[in-house]
Amino acid sequence: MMGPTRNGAQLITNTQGSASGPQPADFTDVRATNLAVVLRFVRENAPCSRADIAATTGLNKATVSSLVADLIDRRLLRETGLTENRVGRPATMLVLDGSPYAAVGIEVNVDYLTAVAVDLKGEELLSWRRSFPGGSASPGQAVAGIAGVARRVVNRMTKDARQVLGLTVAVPGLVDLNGSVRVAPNLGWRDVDLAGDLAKALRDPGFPVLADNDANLGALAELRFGPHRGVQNLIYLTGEIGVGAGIVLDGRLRRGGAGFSGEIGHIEIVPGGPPCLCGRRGCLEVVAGLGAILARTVPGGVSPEELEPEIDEVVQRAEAGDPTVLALLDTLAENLGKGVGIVANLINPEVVVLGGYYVKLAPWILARAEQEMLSRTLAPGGGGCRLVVSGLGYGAAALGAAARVLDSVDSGRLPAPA
Amino acid sequence: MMGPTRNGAQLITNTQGSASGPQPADFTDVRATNLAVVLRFVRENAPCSRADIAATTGLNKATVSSLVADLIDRRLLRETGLTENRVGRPATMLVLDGSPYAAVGIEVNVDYLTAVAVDLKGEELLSWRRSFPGGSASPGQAVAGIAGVARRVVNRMTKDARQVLGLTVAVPGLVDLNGSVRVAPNLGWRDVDLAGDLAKALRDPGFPVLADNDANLGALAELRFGPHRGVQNLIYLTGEIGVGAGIVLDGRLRRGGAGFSGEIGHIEIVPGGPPCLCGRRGCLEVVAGLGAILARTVPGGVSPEELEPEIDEVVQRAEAGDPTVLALLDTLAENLGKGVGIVANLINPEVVVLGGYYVKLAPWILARAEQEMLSRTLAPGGGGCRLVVSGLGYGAAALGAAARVLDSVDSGRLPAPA
DNA sequence: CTAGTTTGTTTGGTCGTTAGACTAACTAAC
DNA sequence: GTTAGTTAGTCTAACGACCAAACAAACTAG
Repeated sequence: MMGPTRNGAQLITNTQGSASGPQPADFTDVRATNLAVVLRFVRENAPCSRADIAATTGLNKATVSSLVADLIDRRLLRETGLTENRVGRPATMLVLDGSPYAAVGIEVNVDYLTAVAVDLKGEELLSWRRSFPGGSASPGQAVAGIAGVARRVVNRMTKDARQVLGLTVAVPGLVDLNGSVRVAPNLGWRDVDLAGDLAKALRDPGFPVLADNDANLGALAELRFGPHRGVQNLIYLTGEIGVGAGIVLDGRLRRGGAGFSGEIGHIEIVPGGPPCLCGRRGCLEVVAGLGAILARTVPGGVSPEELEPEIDEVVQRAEAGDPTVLALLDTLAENLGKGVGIVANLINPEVVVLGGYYVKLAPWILARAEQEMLSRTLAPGGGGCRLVVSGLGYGAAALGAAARVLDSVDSGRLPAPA
Repeated sequence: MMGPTRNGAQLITNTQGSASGPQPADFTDVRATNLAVVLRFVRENAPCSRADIAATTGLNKATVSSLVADLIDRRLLRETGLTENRVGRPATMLVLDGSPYAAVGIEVNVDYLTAVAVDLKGEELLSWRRSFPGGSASPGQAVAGIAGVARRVVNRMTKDARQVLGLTVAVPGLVDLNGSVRVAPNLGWRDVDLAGDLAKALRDPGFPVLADNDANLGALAELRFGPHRGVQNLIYLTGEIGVGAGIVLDGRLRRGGAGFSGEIGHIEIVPGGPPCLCGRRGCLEVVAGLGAILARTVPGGVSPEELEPEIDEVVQRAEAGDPTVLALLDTLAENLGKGVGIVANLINPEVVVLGGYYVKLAPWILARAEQEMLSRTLAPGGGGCRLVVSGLGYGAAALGAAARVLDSVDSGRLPAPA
């Protein structure tokens, strides 16, 4: 009695934010959806044959042939002469064509920029780290500096005969849905239209330029490159002086009404605890951010520029069994677990990924934090929520920024055929 | 250089939860999407003409005619002979056809059931409240009781020549994505396959039977019937002895990995605070749930069965200016504000709606809670998040359960033509 | 060398959308 | 009252994308 029995799919295109009213669909949408379906299938099952695709997706063999031809025209797929060795006609296998395109991500930090370029497969083509006076320069100078790096990356890609599909910039701060940075305390920015200014500075670059929060992009990186790829609901926590969360629900980044979701750092964890820069006390950031240990282990306070060596010192002392450090780490883990518990209760993700410097500290904090989280969730077993450590290293946000570009390709924004 | 410029729409069908792999699209999806587009357009702009629909949605006039004919066949739309009075040929206006269908929602509570039926427009056809030994009966008896009410509602609808499009049941507890109740402390339930058992008890009812958490459905009710209809991101908080959250992001309910999102009630708000039934201390539920006031204003403790008169007593004493009650309400508001602040920071919704008995207490708690929330959000002005009170009254979850049925119609699950 | 199997293309058909011509039904103005 | 102008909705032809089934191609097995 109900309509069609077939479970219709979502036409996956870029309905990013922006209260898009009733959007009708037509054939081009169907085509775009199915192209994306095939592309993603090959990404996850390469090498595979047209017959495999048809069998698994349910698309007709003829349709698959047509879609694959289109994707080959667009240089997104490639036939590998390789065939299998079993009964029946051998199959011509398909793989992603890594060579003609690049997705670029840049991560802005207080004292350095990280630039990453990946090919369609997500394989790293380039990974630069440049010092950068983010904390001291004016926003205008900073944009110019970022644009400079972007230009050099693009030139390099062009020299390698790759077309850049897009550029995304990760910023530690509040970024609205238009890619405008509203507040970035560590950089001292306020209302900087980063995406717009950067596009201007690059003079009609021919590819989309976007900006987003570093935690959001970290989440995207985990979603695409992490070990939990298939997961539909995932939270990523940045582990720096500040703590931010990137929230993926039902397979997509959720940015909230104004794009300001994920501000977990200033949730009160320890009432009356140590003061925070935001003017309140006991924020997650002060009791589970890196400052919580560094302030008490490193004489003379914390400077963002010296973060890495200072963390290394903490790690050394922990390895040596320094009881002060171990106690501090235990408290940090407990507080972090409280924060993760809040997220697990409220959002019930399959996995919470700890990023940034939490990775280095994992041996001393992970178990404790997970225990704390589990003891605080109402749903049995934490509602199936696991707490894990990122394996992506420091450039996670830059990698996520590049992933953001790949996502838009996977969602149907394909480059035109030659 | 990028592909098609037209912003493709999401084919809106039921990809509810369930890690749906790559779902290809075909014509039926396009048709379903466009039928839904027209249906929703008429819902929001009735009465309107075919020409209006074509002009606003961008669909071709011929297509709109075909879609409208289809919807009229399915008795979802109706022509009102009414025409306008301006230059040119007069238009035949279209409205939703309220008469042939009904969507049914039932809310299970500790001591009563609420049943609601609405027509396609969302207009209430029926609203029953029956006492119900939810707290004391066995799950089997309870299911039988719910089935009994459901049968009577369906009979009534059938007598009125209405076809029931679906039944959804709201339960205060953890409901997984299959409509199975995992834990419902107040009802004493554990692992009850409510949706399945109910469908069985109704013997192949010919319409889908679903179950969901009451907070989730409250959120849906607000989304459809509340004053913030257009909003894409909304949180609904139930105000009972327990406190639960329903989370709508990007226009859809987000249930989390296992369907257990929204368990805000057991987030620690006051460390070392009063003990909670869950075994911990200072949970939102004990410091901002109704128990927080009732335990100290009503002698002899709180019984769920007597909730309403007891709350009324609190309201009376607050109106009379009783300083004890006012102080308790102020503390409750402060704690509630802390909880809302967490949500606002983490999720950044446009609006947080307080439901249940919070509505009656609003005059004494709303301002204080909002102030507390605003003081705790990092984004300026709470990231644009407003705190408001529900206007839907007690049956909100039941209404939301019915809305759940209408949603599935709006998403393309249309009844077959006659 | 034949039978069997599997791949991928070709052919014909269907469905739903589109553009544009066309009819219908009205207002306004002479 | 006629004519011009305007808007609504239908009709026709064409197109684009998918599907089913037949078919050709290329292999293994015996």
